[in-house]
Amino acid sequence: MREVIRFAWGNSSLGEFMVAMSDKGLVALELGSGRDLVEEALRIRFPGAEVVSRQLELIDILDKITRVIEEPRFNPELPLDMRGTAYEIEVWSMLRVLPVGETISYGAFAAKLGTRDARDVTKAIASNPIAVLVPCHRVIKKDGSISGYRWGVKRKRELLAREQRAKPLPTSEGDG
DNA sequence: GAATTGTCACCAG
DNA sequence: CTGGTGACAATTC
Repeated sequence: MREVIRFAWGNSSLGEFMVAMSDKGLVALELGSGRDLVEEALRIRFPGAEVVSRQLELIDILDKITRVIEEPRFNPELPLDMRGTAYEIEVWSMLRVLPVGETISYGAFAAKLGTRDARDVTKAIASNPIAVLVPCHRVIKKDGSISGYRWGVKRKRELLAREQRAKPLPTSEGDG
C-alpha cells in the first residue's frame, strides 16, 4: 500500500510555512519559498508516496506550529518522523535538547556528539527537513555570526532574536 | 563583509 | 577504497 503524505500551508509572522505528515508524524516543516517548489520537493523526497493536500485535517497542527514560531518556549509535542541516515538522526535528536535562547557553535556541538568535525555536523544539520521544531537555528559559528540557514539567514536571525527575548533569565538587558 | 586556505568525517559508487 | 563535498574556523584586507 502506498504511503500517504499529507501537507498543509499556514501563515506566521515569518511568512508562509508548510507542514507535511506521514502516518508516524511530522516529516517536513518548510518555511515558505514558493508553494509549487516546496510541494514539488516533497514529492521528490518521497517518491512512490501519495502526496496530498489536507488543509482542514491539519488545521490543529498548523495552529501549534504557528504558536511555536511566535512563542519559542511553547512545546507542541508533535511526533516527528525523522528520516535520514543514522548519523543525521543522532544530530537532530541532539539539537532538540538545546535549551531555548542558547546558541552553540558548530564545533562545540560536534564535540558533544563525539570527536567529529564541525564541518561534518553542518551537513547533517543542513539536511534537517523539519524547521524550528528541530532547532538547527541555535547552532551558529564560533565567531557568533550567522553564516547560513536552509530557510534564509534572515529567518534564522529572527528566530534567535525571539528566543533570546523569550529567555527566562532575569537579567535586564541594556541593549537598544 | 568577502575571499582564501586548511582539514576531515560522511556519503555514494 | 576513491572521489566529492561542505550552514566550519581562523586569517587577511
